[in-house]
Order: sequence, then structure tokens, then C-alpha cells
Amino acid sequence: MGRSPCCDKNGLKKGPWTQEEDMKLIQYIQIHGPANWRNLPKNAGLQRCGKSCRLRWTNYLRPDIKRGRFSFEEEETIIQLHSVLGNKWSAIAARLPGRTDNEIKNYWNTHIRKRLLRMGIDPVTHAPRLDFLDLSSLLNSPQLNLSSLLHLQNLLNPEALRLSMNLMSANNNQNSDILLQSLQQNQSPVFLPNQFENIIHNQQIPPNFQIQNTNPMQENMGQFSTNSSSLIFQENLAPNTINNNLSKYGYGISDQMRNDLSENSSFQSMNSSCSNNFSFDSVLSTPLSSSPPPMNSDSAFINGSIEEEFCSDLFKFEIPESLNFDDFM
DNA sequence: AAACAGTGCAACCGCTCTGAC
DNA sequence: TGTCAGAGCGGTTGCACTGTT
Repeated sequence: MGRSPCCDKNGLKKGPWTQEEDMKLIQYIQIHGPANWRNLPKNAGLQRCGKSCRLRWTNYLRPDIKRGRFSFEEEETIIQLHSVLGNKWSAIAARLPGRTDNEIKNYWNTHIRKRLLRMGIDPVTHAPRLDFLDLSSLLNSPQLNLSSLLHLQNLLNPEALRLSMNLMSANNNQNSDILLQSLQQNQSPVFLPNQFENIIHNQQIPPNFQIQNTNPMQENMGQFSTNSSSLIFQENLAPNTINNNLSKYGYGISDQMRNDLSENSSFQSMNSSCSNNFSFDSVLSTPLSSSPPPMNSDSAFINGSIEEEFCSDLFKFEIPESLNFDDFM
């Protein structure tokens, strides 16, 4: 005994809704309210499946539906919420007044997802994916050093990283031996956040280390789960360190932009007890525009209900208006 | 101008999950 | 505990529109 179908599909109309059907549905719901979808088509005189009526109402006819293009703020909100909630489109839609889950899903798949991929960002994990980028150009970059390779360990599959290390070894990079040895022994070296900072600043590496994932939201995200950014943006890191790492890990920050950031922008580390829950990925993956709104992610949360699990104001990042982002779009 | 390819989006399908009964 | 309706999700389809050749 399986579940009975929601409707008898024989003789029921499919495809685009006509204006007359819409009017029937609207008038019926205005009188009786949106309930008992199974019986609604019959009572409303519609040759439609109840589920089709429900979807038509919730995705198109509802009076509070907002039509038209997504604003920058809405897009930013979607990206940030998706970095926390994943593909829970209804949960995302609940925080975007007037937008439906289906609309957001479509917009994600047709616009945002493609742009994130072009930016070298995994749209699933919101982590930079160097396998989307040109590895050879990275290896030839004068900025490639030990700390950046430590993050490559998180972003590349082991074989790709081994190849990278071999190439660096050929370039007489003595530090690479340490990392290569660790990889060959398949160790899971561990280090603490303050040690990580030492690495960033002093290029020193403990004998055995591991980048610890401090973001619980990303612990279950498979092979790309180790989150570099949650470590990169620990509270005590200097802005220039952050700026340098922006470009190291695939965000395409040019030298000009990095200089502008160093000179004119400010990362404000906020004292917060929820820093471990914050993922900077959402901010990083936020699309840049020629006239960006304030990068304070507070604007992303309509009702504030998510703030308990997502520290939205850990950092405030101000981008000077004179900065030209066209190169990065 | 016509043919074709690419894109965006509404709508659908099949399935799972959840809560009420 | 099982059944059912509603809700939600991922994936897909079909069509209109737009850009390119």
C-alpha cells in the first residue's frame, strides 16, 4: 500500500497557467484561504493537480511576492545565507521577504553559482577551489611560499599538491621538504591558532602541524571541508596579512587592489565570543561591484534569528569607493 | 532576414521529511 | 505505530527571449 497520489492525473491540465486559471485560484483562496490543496482544484473549478495549485500560489500568485531582478543586497544575502544554510532554499527565502524558494533556487543555479565558479569558488562549500583555477600560474607566482602551500593542502587533492611540492623542490625551496615529508608520511600534523599566526608572520613551521577546522558549519563538507579562511581571519591577524591571503587563495586580488586595501580599507576585528562559528567565506564570496554597499553582513538578516549560529559582525570591511572592481567580475 | 545556440525562468516530477491524527 | 496531507528539495523540462553567425 503506497501512498495514494495527490490527485488523479488523468484529465488534469499541465503546463503554463492561464489568466483565467490564476483568477479562479486567487478568488477561491481569497474566500477560503490556502488550505486543503487536494480538494481545492475541484472546489475552485480548476482542472489542475492540488500540488500544482499550491506551487502556483506559493511561487507566483501570493500577494506578497516580489517580482523583478534581485538587488545586490538580496544577492549578497543569498550568498551569505547559503554559506550557512546550504541548499535550504525555504530557509533562505524566509529571510528574503517577497522571494520564493523556487525563485531563489533558480537564481542561484543560473546566476550566482556560475559567477562563483568563475571566481574559483566552490558554490557548495563557498571555499576557494584552486582546481578551478590555473595551477601553473599559481606555481609560477612569486607570492607562492610555504604558508600558501599549507593552504593548498586543504584545497587540492593530495596528488596535485604532491606535484606542486615536487615542482617547488626543484626550485630549491628548502621549506618544502618539511611539508613534503609530512605529506609522504600521510600525517595529520596539528598546530594551534597562535602557531598558525607564527607561520603567517614568520614563515616558521612546527615539526608536526595541522590546520584545524574551527568552523563547525563546515566540518561535514567532505574533502573540501577544511576551512582555511576561518583560520586566516583569526582575530589577531593584521589587515595586510588578510589582504595578502585574499590573493593567495584564489580570490584574484590584484597587486593594485591589495595596495588599495592596505592603504584605504580597514578590517575591524570585533571582540566576539562566537568567532569560531563565523565563516569568512561568505564575505569573501560576496560579489564585488563598482559601487558596493557597506560590507556589513548585518543587512543579511531580516529577523535576526540566525545570529545565534552565525556571527555576522565579526569583521567590518570597508572598501574605498575609488577602488575599481571591474577586473574581478 | 533566417537559422541557430545560449540563457533565463516558470513549472513539473519524484522523492523525502514532518507533523497531525 | 501507521497513514496521510502538506511542505520542501534536487533535478529536469519546455518555452520564450536574446545574441550570434
